[in-house]
Amino acid sequence: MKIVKRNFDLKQIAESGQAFRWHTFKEGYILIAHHECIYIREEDDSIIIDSDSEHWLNYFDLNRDYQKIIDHYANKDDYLKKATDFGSGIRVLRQDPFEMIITFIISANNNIKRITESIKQLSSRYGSYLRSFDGVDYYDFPTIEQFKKLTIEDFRNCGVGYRDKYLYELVQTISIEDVYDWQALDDLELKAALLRLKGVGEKVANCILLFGYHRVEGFPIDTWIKKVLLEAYGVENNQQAFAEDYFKPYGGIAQQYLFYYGRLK
DNA sequence: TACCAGGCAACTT
DNA sequence: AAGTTGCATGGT
Repeated sequence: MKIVKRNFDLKQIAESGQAFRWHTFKEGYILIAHHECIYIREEDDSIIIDSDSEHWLNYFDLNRDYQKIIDHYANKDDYLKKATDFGSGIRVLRQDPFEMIITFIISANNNIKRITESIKQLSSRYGSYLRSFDGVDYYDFPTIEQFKKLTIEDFRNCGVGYRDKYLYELVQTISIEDVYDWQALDDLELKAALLRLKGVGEKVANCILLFGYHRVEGFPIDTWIKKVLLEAYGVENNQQAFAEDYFKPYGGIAQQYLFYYGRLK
């Protein structure tokens, strides 16, 4: 499958901190999503995906006009202008809600490298084998049924630290139907449901809302974004309230530009 | 050696 | 309701 590039840059997406299952490979990336493992690369002005599954179009959020969003923010202030220019190829991926819940519980007070390693461990030990590239095996993210067989120690041995008990309790107490049924809830109800989970607070809930349910109104504030709000906007107190108002109506997407620019510029 | 990383739960005031 | 503290672990 071949897709013409429009606000679509693999490197930017890979480094924007939303996908933890992308691996650099040859001139492109191997990535795992929707129970499929594929090789993807750029060629001239196109993206080449070695799969014909239509769900990749949805995964990359190709129906959304990102240039329109960039234009909206680029006109707002100078910092946003630079950030949207720097990350103009970012897209907010439509990832699996269950995977995002697990992933962002692990992310709390953690760093991206170790989050990635933990998820790799969980998948290779407990997920289903998908395929191999150059002799390296790749595994699916475990299903909730596969997770239910783990002990707290099993989680701990994948490097998730003290979050082991949150993950154990999560997979023992929810059903996958819950996770998908929540898609029918409005933003506030969905956020409330997420906040009831142990290990999920304001920031993690906003990440799950954005990356797992594609609710773009929320604005996740982490340590990087805190610095951006302070240094670029002079806002130190009530950052959440400021950001949710100032960066609407696509706060989550604006946040991705700010995160990517603030972290890598 | 302290401090930090896509913060949170539990506890205190 | 608001503020404080401990937390697994690897990197710097």
